[in-house]
Amino acid sequence: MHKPTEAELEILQVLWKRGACTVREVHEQLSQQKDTGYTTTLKLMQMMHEKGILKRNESQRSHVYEALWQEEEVQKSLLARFVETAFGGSAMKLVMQALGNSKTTEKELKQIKEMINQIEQEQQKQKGGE
Amino acid sequence: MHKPTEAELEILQVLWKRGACTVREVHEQLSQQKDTGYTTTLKLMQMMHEKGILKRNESQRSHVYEALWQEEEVQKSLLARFVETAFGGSAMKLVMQALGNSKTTEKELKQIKEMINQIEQEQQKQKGGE
DNA sequence: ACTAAACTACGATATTTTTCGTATACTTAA
DNA sequence: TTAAGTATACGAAAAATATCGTAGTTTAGT
Repeated sequence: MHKPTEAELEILQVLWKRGACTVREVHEQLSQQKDTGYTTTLKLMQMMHEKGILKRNESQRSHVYEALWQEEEVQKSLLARFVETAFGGSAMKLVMQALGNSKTTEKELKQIKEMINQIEQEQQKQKGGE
Repeated sequence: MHKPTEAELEILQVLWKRGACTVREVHEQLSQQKDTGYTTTLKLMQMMHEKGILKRNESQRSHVYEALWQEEEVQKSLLARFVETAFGGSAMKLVMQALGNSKTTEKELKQIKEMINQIEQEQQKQKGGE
């Protein structure tokens, strides 16, 4: 899979959140966050379609676009790259920073702890099996 | 602070890791990871100097460069942006994915748990004080 | 039927980022 | 003192991204 550009990622975000959309709908969203022209969004989405990032339904006059690249997959791939380039490969450092800088709720912290416990259990099992 | 480009970030990584370096030294490192010419690295570092990302000592014929932008600060700012663009603002999601995808050692997991405990304590205190 | 509004297609331009060739100067060793 | 090696400076090209104007179509309202 290829890395989406920043502009492409913004569009993907909208489509992930709202599901299939027309260019108009996506543009409506984007123009709330940044100053951009309709045809710019259009062109971007057309290019993304060409590249196979989006599929489109042309049965209506206003074509309807949908993300072909799935949210979690893209995130996973971007994250791997990001850990590498920004954190010199240390996922640990990244996690610590993320926890430190963001206001995470108690519930969320609990969830994370639970996840860690699970991972630890997996690792124990692994150990036993060796 | 401005966002460093990918190429700039690669150079910063080297300087963060090894401290002050000549262009030659940085290039030596980079050329191990990717195919690139010496003058490319030189030009990048000159531009970074102009931009105020690096400082340089010209007392030697081979100028010695050092990062002015500090590792943690840059990471913090990149991370904030990344959470926004790639994870729709959810640091929690990012942390979970990072933990899930990376092989973190037991010790590291413990450290993370400790950090979470600390954060929880802070939150408790906060609560009491209100 | 006519006009205004809304779409797509597409070429062209602008901007940003990366890459590199060449000129020139300094250093060292033979 | 000359040649080879290693530096910097710098302009310019290449590549990657992003932006937009314009033309031509379709749709909907009057």
